[in-house]
Amino acid sequence: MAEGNPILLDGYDKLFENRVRLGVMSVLAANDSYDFVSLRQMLGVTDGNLTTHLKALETAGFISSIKQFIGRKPNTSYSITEQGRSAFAAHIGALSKLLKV
Amino acid sequence: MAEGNPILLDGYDKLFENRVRLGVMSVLAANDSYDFVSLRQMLGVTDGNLTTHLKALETAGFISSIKQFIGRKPNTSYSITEQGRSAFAAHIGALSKLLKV
DNA sequence: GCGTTAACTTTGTGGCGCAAAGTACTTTTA
DNA sequence: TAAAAGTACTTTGCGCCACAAAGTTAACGC
Repeated sequence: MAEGNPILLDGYDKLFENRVRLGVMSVLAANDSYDFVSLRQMLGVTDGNLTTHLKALETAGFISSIKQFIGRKPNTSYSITEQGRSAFAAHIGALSKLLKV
Repeated sequence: MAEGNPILLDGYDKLFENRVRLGVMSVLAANDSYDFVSLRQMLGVTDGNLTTHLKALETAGFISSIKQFIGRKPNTSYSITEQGRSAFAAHIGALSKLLKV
């Protein structure tokens, strides 16, 4: 019932407000690169869903992609950018602050 | 690039995938009860937005509300339910697991 | 009594998450 | 060697939902 001050969430980014995006960022923060198929199986999502989220993260400048062929197969691999790394860290910071209120 | 096993997120609940709802649950987990106006100022959201999220959480059985008058003013106060407490704890568990991959 | 503030709730809409369908290519099968 | 099936994605369409503007009810100021 007591009144409290507004919770300020400086680094919180709505773009990360999703299980798939959190998973992608988490995986890419811990690995130099990760490809589409591995991400898909890691996160247990459909192709279309994953593409959409990857595109959103890439458009925001948080990840980058490289398309190439491995043998005869197309292969797209993703990496976190510096901007992505710091934005994600800030988001997690804001999150844990929020959850500790 | 290495393949990994699917991340299983047992307690993850999409209902909590939102800053306002996380904030509400966090505040209610730490306080016996909290009223509408205090929540609104704590979270810095509009009335309509807060109402919608509170209703969603209440419909799910995660929080409960009591409407009364304090003096001449209406006052709605919210509390976390047992179900809400354990669901929220499970969600946070899944979250931190996801972020630690 | 009349506007203003307070405490909510209802309503309308834009945006977005999702999977089904589509594309382009390769591999298998018969 | 043609067709069928698989692989690696992308595009599309739809249904839901977060959001704030507007609405409601009642008290308070003047």
